Amino acid sequence: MTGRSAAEKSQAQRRRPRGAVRDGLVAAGLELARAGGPEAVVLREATRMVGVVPNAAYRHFADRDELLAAVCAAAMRELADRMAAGVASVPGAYGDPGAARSRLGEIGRAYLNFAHEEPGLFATAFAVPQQHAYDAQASGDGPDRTPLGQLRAALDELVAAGILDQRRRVGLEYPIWSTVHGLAVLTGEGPLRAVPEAARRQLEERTFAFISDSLA
Amino acid sequence: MTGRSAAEKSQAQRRRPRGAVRDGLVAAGLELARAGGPEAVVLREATRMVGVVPNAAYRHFADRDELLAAVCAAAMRELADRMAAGVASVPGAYGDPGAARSRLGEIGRAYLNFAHEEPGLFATAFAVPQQHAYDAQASGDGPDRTPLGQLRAALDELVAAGILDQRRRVGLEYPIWSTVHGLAVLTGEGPLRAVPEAARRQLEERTFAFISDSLA
DNA sequence: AGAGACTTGTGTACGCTGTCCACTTTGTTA
DNA sequence: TAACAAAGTGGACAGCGTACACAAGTCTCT
Repeated sequence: MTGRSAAEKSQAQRRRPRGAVRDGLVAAGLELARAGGPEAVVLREATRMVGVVPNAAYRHFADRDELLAAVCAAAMRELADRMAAGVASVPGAYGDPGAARSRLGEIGRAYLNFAHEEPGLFATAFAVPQQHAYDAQASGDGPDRTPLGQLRAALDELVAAGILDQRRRVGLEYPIWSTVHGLAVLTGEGPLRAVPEAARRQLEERTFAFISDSLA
Repeated sequence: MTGRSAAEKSQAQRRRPRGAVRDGLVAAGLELARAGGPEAVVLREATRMVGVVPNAAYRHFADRDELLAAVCAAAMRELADRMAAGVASVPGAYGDPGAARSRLGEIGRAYLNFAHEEPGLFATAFAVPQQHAYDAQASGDGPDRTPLGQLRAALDELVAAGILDQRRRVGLEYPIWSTVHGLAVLTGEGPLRAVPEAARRQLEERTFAFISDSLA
């Protein structure tokens, strides 16, 4: 009986569409990362979720680290999407001082909220393995949607709004990114992870005030 | 031959002094962490270095995470020692404005130098597993030698020196810690890990300037 | 001094992981 | 239609954390 019935084929044995296994592995890895951070994205478990044998993964990724790198990129994209949504939620024309301030604030808030609401994904987004380094995905066309690119745009708007002096602008994205990222890490998996919700909120407010003080 | 000769006893089979195995495991774990970060502190390898069988570790630690927690504490202590050494290297009486500024700077520099020179230990110091949380080791007697405690002392001195207004002092340690820690993480294992040495130095200087701007 | 209890290290074993190799199936293309 | 590359399968191996049973040394109490 070499021939299979159509029903048999379509049930379980049928060929999946092009790239479906790869995408499924990344999606499965993303779920694992959401629940348990980068350490939890385990190759065999991902293949189990997709419904293939462990070795099938090696047709799409050189090794576990390459799968992890893809999951990291997806997590980073989710962070970028959240930041973009936060910025887009602020009304007001480009260059309006109040709107510009709000947009910068939304960027920071989206960052910290993501770190708190999705600690596993946040940790994973920054856990890119040594090899398979960042592609930086700045494809050149269109605005830069990466977290850093969005922060730069917000700071540029602060300059356009007359809030931030041009001389202070140069390189300012890095200290600000550092401040917000550091707070996210320290209060997330770090030594400040145990501080209660209310105190954490206050820490965030004080940190935003700290950044504002450096702008003026 | 039930009795052993003295030579036989002293050679390899002899009982190790009280706590030697435990200390050896932590020391071995510290070396592993130095070379490869928290993931590299592997229980079986540590026992191999000490010269005991894997299960011997379970007489001293409940599981691998408890060993890792001990290694993390040791790494954190090394960071604290470096910071203390940096502060102690600055001459000048307590409350002298220039000295106070320098001491704060040394704290930040020691932090960033440690992160750069010992990336494995730095990552490990902040990779305390979920269980076995921080004891915070602030034993009450004597000055607080923890990184946070030393930062607090430096900020208090800035107030005493008249550089920092008392009203701005409250809670200021957290944004500053966040800024320095964030830079260390981003330029260490993070997305900015590839920036060349010179650019990284510049980033550090700009970050210190950013912090100074917030003080005044 | 001797008996029991406690401590500490050993040996064996299990399941899980990442990964290598050889094999089969399938869709495409010359 | 025959050859080929891509994709999934099956089996195997070493390394890991860890559980259980056992042995040898050490301490304590009568």
